[in-house]
Amino acid sequence: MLSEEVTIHDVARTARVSPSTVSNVLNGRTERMRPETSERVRRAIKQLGYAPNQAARQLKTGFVPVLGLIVPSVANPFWGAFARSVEKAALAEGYQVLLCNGERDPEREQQYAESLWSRGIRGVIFGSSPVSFDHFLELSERGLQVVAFDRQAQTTDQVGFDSISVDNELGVRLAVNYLLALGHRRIGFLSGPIRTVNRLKRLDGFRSALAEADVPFDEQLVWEGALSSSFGDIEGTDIGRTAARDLLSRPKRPTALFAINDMYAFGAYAGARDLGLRIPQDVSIIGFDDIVLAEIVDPPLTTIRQPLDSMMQSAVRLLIGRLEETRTGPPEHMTATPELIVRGSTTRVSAKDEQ
Amino acid sequence: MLSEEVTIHDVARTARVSPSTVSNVLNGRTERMRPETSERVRRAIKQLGYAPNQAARQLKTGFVPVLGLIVPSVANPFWGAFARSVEKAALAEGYQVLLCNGERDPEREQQYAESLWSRGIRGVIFGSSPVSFDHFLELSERGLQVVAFDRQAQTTDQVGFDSISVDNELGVRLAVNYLLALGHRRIGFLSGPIRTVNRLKRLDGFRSALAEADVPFDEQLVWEGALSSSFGDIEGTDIGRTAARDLLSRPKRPTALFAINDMYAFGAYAGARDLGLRIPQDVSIIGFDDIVLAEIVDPPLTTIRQPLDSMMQSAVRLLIGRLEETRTGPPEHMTATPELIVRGSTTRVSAKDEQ
DNA sequence: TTATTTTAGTAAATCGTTATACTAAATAGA
DNA sequence: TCTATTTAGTATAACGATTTACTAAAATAA
Repeated sequence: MLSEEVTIHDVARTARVSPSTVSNVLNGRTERMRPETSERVRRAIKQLGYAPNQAARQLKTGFVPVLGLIVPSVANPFWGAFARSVEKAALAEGYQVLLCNGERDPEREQQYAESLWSRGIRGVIFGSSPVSFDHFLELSERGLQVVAFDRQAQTTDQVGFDSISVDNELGVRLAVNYLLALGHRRIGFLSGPIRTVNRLKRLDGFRSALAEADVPFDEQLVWEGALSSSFGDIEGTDIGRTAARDLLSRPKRPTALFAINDMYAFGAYAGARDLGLRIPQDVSIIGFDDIVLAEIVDPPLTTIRQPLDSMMQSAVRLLIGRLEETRTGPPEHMTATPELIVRGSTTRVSAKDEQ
Repeated sequence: MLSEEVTIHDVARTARVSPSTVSNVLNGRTERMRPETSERVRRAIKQLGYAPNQAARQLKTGFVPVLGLIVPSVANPFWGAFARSVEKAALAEGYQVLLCNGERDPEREQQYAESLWSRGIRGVIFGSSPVSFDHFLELSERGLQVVAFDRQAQTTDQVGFDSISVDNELGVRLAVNYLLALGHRRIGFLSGPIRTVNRLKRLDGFRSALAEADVPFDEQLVWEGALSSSFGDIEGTDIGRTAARDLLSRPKRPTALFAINDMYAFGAYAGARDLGLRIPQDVSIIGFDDIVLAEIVDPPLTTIRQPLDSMMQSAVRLLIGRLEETRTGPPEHMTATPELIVRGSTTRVSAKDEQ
């Protein structure tokens, strides 16, 4: 069954040239030979079904056209779509993607990063936004390039890396302004633990949008989630459900909820329903991300869209620029513009709820 | 920035031994040396932060602990969860996973397979179930091992491969029997084009369950989807929506819909709502797969669960068995048992609808 | 005609690891 | 004491590609 592997020598023999010539054809140096020679080589390649051994090539050149991708888990629809965007962008640049589900576990992430490194992979897109990047310090010093998603570098970071995120503050302001325009005054902020820069920014946006409209900020309405924080595959929906149940059973319940991502928003749907509340008549809910399912759920979710495809295109190009050293200099942060997508989960505050 | 790579020679020099000895330590042949020697080597490895160059190792041994995974797109939540299961199982066996989003495009799939092959990857889990596997014929003859999901080998196949699937017929019978027990008699079968074995089996299950209950089978109620079949990332929801709208606007509309997967079922939710129908009061909907979101949507989806984690564990073990040649012999087909998960999207047929 | 340049290639070293076959030193056996 | 065996390693040749430096033959120039 296992026929022997076809090597460059076999091709050379068939085409009656030296392996060097085959290699030259393979690498586009055909100006060094007569057209008929390169044609002969190409025919031999096709005839034998030859494909270069990438390990050998990599060993010699030190280069692998593969990027690492570390996300919490592709079982989460957001990260699935994210991974797809990254792969699409990488492929367009001639790179493949090695997927790692880091589960937000720094140790796992580090093991993955080391494994990537020893595979010769020198660039990784980092999906989640951990508090610290210190577990990448050593590899980073060795030359690992990372582009972080939704985590701007901070002054306390020991590791320098590029990053990209949507304008989080703006995104939340878009959401809150819209809710305010619908007459909502008591708006819940539904989040997991706010320990990351992006979440902090979102909370900032929340506060400033309220402040500008002279609506008092009620700290009680900021739900920061369980500190236990076991992030599973369904990351979000549980938290969202619990949070919504909690916030919406307060004596003076909020008339609208801003959920920090769509999965939380779906959870909030379930939480609201648990209490017999209708969406959007009894409570408006707005999400963040605009995952595919936002359009499908009932009611379709009003949310803030992150333009993932274009963001990942930028991220991948930035990363490849670093790898190929066409881009140098200090870490950069790129910002994309979020967009409000109005669907059916939000409506004017009802008369009786109006204060 | 780019410090030179640490090689086995650096470790050898630091530990004052030969590279062979370092290699021996690396590969567990420590019985060939004094404990203090291996200890010295281990210290040097740690001190220098050495990790073996996998390309070199692979070139020498011909072995890579990586499996290929080809799915339509991880942006689809089902395939995201699927990929996660595969990765979990592979990791447990010491393998990593290289992810390929084939988009159900045979050409893309083939390119991916060739790329995997030239990376030295000799085993792939194949997620979707195309009509033909012939585009893998050449690689298969060379020794590529594939385990197909949800696609039993057929007599017309030129390529032999192992496969695993849930008992599709049983799954649908579970669903239909449950609907029958709730009094439904006009049940829609909502599917994309039925060109694959698994879908055929599901239709068989549908028919036989009806037959056993002496309920006439109405071909009009089998919706086979658009033949255009452009499978996008959201694969399913559109089709489900269109299908449900179509089936439910018939003069004598079905009182229940069986959707061939959960994404279609979600689409059907939307389609039913488009017509102002309530789920489950006006129409019961039942899905297949039990993806995470099935629990979250409103109403929570009654569905047939595929035990993905355990199935992928079997698939991965089977594949590795082939690769390591501990398992030989003709292609095998493994079958897992589906389970009915009752949630809120199904209810007794209403009095007025009862025939 | 002879010298020079161009054309069309090729030989050989190398990338970092592994594994086979070897060996020097230490120990055991007679 | 001398040989046989064990211990504790090591030298070296691959693995399959790439690439630099080389060369023979042909074409051009003087």
